[in-house]
Amino acid sequence: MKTIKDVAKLADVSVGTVSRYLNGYKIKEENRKKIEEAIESLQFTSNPMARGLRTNKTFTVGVLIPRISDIFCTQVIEGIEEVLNPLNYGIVICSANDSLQGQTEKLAYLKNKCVDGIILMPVTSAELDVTGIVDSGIPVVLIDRLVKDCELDAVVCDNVNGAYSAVEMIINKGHQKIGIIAGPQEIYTAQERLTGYLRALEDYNIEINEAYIVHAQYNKTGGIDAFRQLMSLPDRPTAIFSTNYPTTVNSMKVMMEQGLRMGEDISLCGYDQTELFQMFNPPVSVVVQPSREIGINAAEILLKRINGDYSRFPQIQRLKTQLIVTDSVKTLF
Amino acid sequence: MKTIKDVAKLADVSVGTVSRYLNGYKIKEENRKKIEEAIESLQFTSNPMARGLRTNKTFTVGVLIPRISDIFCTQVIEGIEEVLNPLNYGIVICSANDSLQGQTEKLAYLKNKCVDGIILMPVTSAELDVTGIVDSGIPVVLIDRLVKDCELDAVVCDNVNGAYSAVEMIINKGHQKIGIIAGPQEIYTAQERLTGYLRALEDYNIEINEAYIVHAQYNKTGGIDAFRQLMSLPDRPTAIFSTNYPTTVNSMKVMMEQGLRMGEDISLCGYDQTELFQMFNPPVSVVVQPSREIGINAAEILLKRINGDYSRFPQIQRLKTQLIVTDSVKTLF
DNA sequence: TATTAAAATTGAAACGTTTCAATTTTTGGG
DNA sequence: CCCAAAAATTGAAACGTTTCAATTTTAATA
Repeated sequence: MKTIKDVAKLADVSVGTVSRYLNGYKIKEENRKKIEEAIESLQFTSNPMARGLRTNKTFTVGVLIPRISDIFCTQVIEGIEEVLNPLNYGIVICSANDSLQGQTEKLAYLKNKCVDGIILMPVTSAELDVTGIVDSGIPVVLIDRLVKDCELDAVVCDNVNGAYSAVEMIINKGHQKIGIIAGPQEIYTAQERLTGYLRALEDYNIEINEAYIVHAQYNKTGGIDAFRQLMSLPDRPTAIFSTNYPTTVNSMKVMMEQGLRMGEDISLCGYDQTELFQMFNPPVSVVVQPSREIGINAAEILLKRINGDYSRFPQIQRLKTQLIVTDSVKTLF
Repeated sequence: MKTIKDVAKLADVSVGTVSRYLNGYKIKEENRKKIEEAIESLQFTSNPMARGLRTNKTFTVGVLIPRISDIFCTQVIEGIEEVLNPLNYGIVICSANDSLQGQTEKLAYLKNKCVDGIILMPVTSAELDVTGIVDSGIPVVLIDRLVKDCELDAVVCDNVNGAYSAVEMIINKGHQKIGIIAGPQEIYTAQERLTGYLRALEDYNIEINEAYIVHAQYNKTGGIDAFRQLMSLPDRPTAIFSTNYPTTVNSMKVMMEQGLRMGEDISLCGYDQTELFQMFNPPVSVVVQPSREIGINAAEILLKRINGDYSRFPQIQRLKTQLIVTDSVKTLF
């Protein structure tokens, strides 16, 4: 590997000048030319480790998500990439594997790796210790979920109104008995979506039936159990609002197994992942999150912090969701 | 940030000894204790850049895939993570954004970043220049696709037999007129799957009808157009084998639009992504690829190369696919 | 106890940059 | 053409490790 010294020698200038050139400072035209020629002929590329050692910058950001194969997460990552790659930042991906312990470990790992910043989608809203990281000057931006007692920049969706609009739509189609598959109580987005549900019912003067509110793990079995539970109610709901992707998909699975026709025997509105849900017959009504934008905005805030701009801290962005309305929710009049 | 010098001073030994300790060499029990105490009380963690500068190792591998939001890719990444993370390797993700140019750029980027190795899923099988990378000693392992005239370690699926088993199953259910949505001719996996199709027809003495073979881009519009084309044939096929995920999903979309019932009016067998396809009614027959295993095996080979073991180069692994048979392919007797 | 071999430690050089005080070159006004 | 000011360049120190030849300590043997 060629070094800056080789370039300096060949171009007949000092290493300092080469360094100045590389970092975009003004140098004499004549020298610029010589250096560029030397770099070209030596195929020189600067060594990021040596540079990092001096500058304490790795040009790397860590992205820590609950699970890599989650489509929502990868769409967010695409957004992050879109912003960071043109600036030559690398993205180190870490998965917490849906566990708080995993998250803690990976955070420590990223800190030790000297990333310039971290974008974090927390596994739980209940608990997060980033003091060690924040103290050492590494900025952290939260996505999708806020965490209790944690003052950090964040980009989340307006889950309350996302859920509200879905439930409102269901009500407007004539439903009164609306079940909700709500997520775990310690997850921020789940809380918000439940709030939206409750608020909509309240605004439309529909009495709240506790039996229609089922808390489920945001995963496969959670969805299956919750849907079954709602279906086995003596006075069962006519419509169900399922508040994330796995619970929605698995509700449909049960629906199919029980021979229930979506939009006929039972109405369903889901969350996330529009493209896929539109393949079904009828397509599934869903609340769509702007996942890519979340990534873009988070990356932009992070960059700002990395560059030392701590204005308006903590900056919390709430992005609007979009509602896709289909015949999966039956019109009752 | 504390350095090895601080530790040395506090533990009253030399920096060399601390370094030896950190790298797992034997040191006197007494010193070990003092060093461990010092590290603990100073909260010392070693600086990866300084280390990297000396050792020329970043403990980072690059993963370059066509597109991040592709589920197949992310499952592969999960496998890679499973192997690499326990060894403290970081994973830098790059997306080629489905373009050869993007791939070339990202390869250069990864080389410049001094990654210890690269796992690459090529965007095309036609062309790949990694000489610069290989020459500089960075091992590269290909996944999913081989590239013409490219001697590299690789982990791929046995696409020929994967496709063969699917077509064989379709034949065994009594179909004779079997269409295939084949991928672009320059993609390795597409070629192989077409080979499997042809071989199965041959083995069962079914004449090959060129009109039943449609080459399509492996994306949304490709799938839509191809399916339409097959459906508009005067003597249209009774079953269609769609050879990747997007073409399968979009064939279903057209099917739905045209009011065709899968497994009744037209039979379909797809590729990839079982979980989702099992949600439909009927579930979709598919060839399933062991995506996670691909990642695991690729990471293991890469590690071997990183550690200087170049035995059995180039090592090409072919993993077996699995066939899921459902009523989406009608039994004709 | 003396001697030697083996084991452990030491301290400085090296890795390839950036940075900065000191120096040289260039520029422009008189 | 000279001089001062401005601009550009220089060269060495510093970043925090690893590595290795030289040295010291320990263990083993007679």
